[in-house]
Amino acid sequence: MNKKSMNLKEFSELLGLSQTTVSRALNGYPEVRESTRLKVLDAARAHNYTPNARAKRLATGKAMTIGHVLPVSKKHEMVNPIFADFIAGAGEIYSDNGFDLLLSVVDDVSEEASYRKLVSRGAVDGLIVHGPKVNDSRIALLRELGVPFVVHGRSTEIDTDYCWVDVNNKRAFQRVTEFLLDLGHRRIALLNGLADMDFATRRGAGYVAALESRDVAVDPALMFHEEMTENFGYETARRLLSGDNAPTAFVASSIIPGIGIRRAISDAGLTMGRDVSVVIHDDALSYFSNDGDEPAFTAVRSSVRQAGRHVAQALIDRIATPDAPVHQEMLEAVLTVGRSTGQAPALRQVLDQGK
Amino acid sequence: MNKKSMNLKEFSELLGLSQTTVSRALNGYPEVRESTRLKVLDAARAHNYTPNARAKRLATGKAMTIGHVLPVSKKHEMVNPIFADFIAGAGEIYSDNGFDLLLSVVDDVSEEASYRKLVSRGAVDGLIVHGPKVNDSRIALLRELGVPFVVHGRSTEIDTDYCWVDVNNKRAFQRVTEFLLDLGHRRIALLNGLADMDFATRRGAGYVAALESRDVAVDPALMFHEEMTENFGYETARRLLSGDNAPTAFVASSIIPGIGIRRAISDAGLTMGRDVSVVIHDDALSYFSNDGDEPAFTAVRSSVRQAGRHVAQALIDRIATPDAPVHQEMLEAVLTVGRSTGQAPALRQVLDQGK
DNA sequence: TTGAAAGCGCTACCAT
DNA sequence: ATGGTAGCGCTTTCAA
Repeated sequence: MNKKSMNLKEFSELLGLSQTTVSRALNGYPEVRESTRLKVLDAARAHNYTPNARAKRLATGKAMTIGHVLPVSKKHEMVNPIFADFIAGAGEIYSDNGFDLLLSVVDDVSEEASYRKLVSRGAVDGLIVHGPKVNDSRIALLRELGVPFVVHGRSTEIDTDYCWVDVNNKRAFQRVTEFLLDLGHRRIALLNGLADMDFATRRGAGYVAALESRDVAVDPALMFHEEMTENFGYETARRLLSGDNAPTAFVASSIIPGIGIRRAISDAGLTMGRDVSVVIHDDALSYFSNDGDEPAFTAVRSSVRQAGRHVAQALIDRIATPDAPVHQEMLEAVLTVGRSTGQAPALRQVLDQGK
Repeated sequence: MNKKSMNLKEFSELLGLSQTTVSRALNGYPEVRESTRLKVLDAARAHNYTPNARAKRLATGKAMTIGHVLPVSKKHEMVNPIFADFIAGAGEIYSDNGFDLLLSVVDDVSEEASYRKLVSRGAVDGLIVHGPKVNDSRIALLRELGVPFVVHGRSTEIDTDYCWVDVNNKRAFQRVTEFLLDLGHRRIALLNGLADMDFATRRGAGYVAALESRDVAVDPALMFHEEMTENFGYETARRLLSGDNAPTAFVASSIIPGIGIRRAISDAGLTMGRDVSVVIHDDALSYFSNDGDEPAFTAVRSSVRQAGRHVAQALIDRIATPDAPVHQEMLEAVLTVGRSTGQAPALRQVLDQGK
């Protein structure tokens, strides 16, 4: 049953050609007569011959593989859903360029060791860095290892040059906050990611900038930096809503605490979009959870997928041309807003103009 | 900068041992003196020597890699969030067993070709089949290719033996529907996945079984089989809620249409958990969206991750022992219910007993 | 335009 | 318990 596939030696003998010529024909070298190439290509299809990837990788010294490291915590059984979309976008680009995608799932404590091993084993030609911290040690590590890499996001306190692709988190959060201020909100809670995460810092800066520009006092009691779990959203919102001087609006850094916030609002007998405004932001996107015009959740994720494409392309380019100028790209944050507020079109307009 | 790592030849010369002995020591062969092994292991650590994976794979004829194919549609920019958790769970097991995870992202039309190529290139030792249809052609294909594989889910109309790991979708949906019936609901809408998906068929069967066992007529106008998009949930719920004889409860097959349903309910000026009950089911789990007792969303995903572990382990076992008896495992569906209905504890009890 | 043959870095068989 | 060496299946000089 297990039909052992044929190898180059057998295949070339079958054609009455040398392995060299067949290899050349298959790999698009120019010095092969066109008629020969066609013959080889046809025969390959007919006999279902595919060069063995393992041999190819050894011979060329390239893995033709990009590594993504996904650190998971034993404690929090939770993966950011954003990850799936990002990977999907990146994977599209890899497929188009003949690269494989190696996904390494590791305990978050052994992340650095994982990068090290991936490189020294020669399993990958390049790596993607996910979720950079404000000062991320992985950047120095990968530089030291001499492996091409691209960061999805940035690491603000690192001052060496490195490739990154990021969205304008600060501006996105500034706009969202301004929008809520325009609606008349004065007490706006911010449920942000951990303070050492770069994206969280930038988002927080946008939130603060918006408040300050309108002379609204920044209340530290409304700003939270925690791991983005559902419970974080639920407990925080519940506490705030049942206390004095409750906020009238929430901005959440991810859909996961956002779900918790929704529960808390519902539990409090309040109605979202009427009694309380909620904006949930996920990489590259903000939206109102009760949007009526378009599928907000879908839009979020589609946008993340696009980011994945950009990052992957940047890395492939870097692998092909190691000495190319450092790639640093800023993606515009896409914002989708709902009509339930009655003012969404205005924001949309503002954003389009802001483009 | 790019320190080209040393190879076995150099490393063994450095030690004054043969490549053979070093290789044996590194790979745990018994015929090496323990003192020699320690010496080798220490030196490897000291000189940072890691055997080249590309050479190893060629020499052993094994890829030590498991393939997951993720078909994405160009039309629907959406990946089921479940996928990330499943992958995370599987990846844990792979890491523990020295396997790499190769994720192949392909356009959904070229899915079969992707499996074919992965195998004939020799890039993987085994494959996971995601999202099986009622009669899935991939099972015959992989059998023909002679590659070990495990299906996450089942393919009901296939009667040959193959490995699968599935949750009890029928029972889960039957229970959920019974629960809503117990609450007094008589018009319960079911927003299910596409009719050719195996999980959707089983879930539909559970829903129908519950209604029939209580002598509640099954209304075809309340059953929907579509792709699980946010818009599907939104438009369907909106239409139903604004029409005559609107349902008082919804059961959704995935969180994605579930988000749409929530929007529609909110838009209609209704409150979830009070005016309308909603149960959203995702692989292996059901929950009420306004659960107050525990983080439902997190529980869903944690459960999916567990499924990923089971599937991965089954495949690894199969690769190690191809002639082992066919692995077929049924995971119990975990159900989480919220207190907002006031009757959740009763259901929880029922479920616990049902175990 | 084609071919012969030397690697790529490791494993595993056969000796010792 | 250790070593020599022939592959694994391909790419890539170097020759013709």
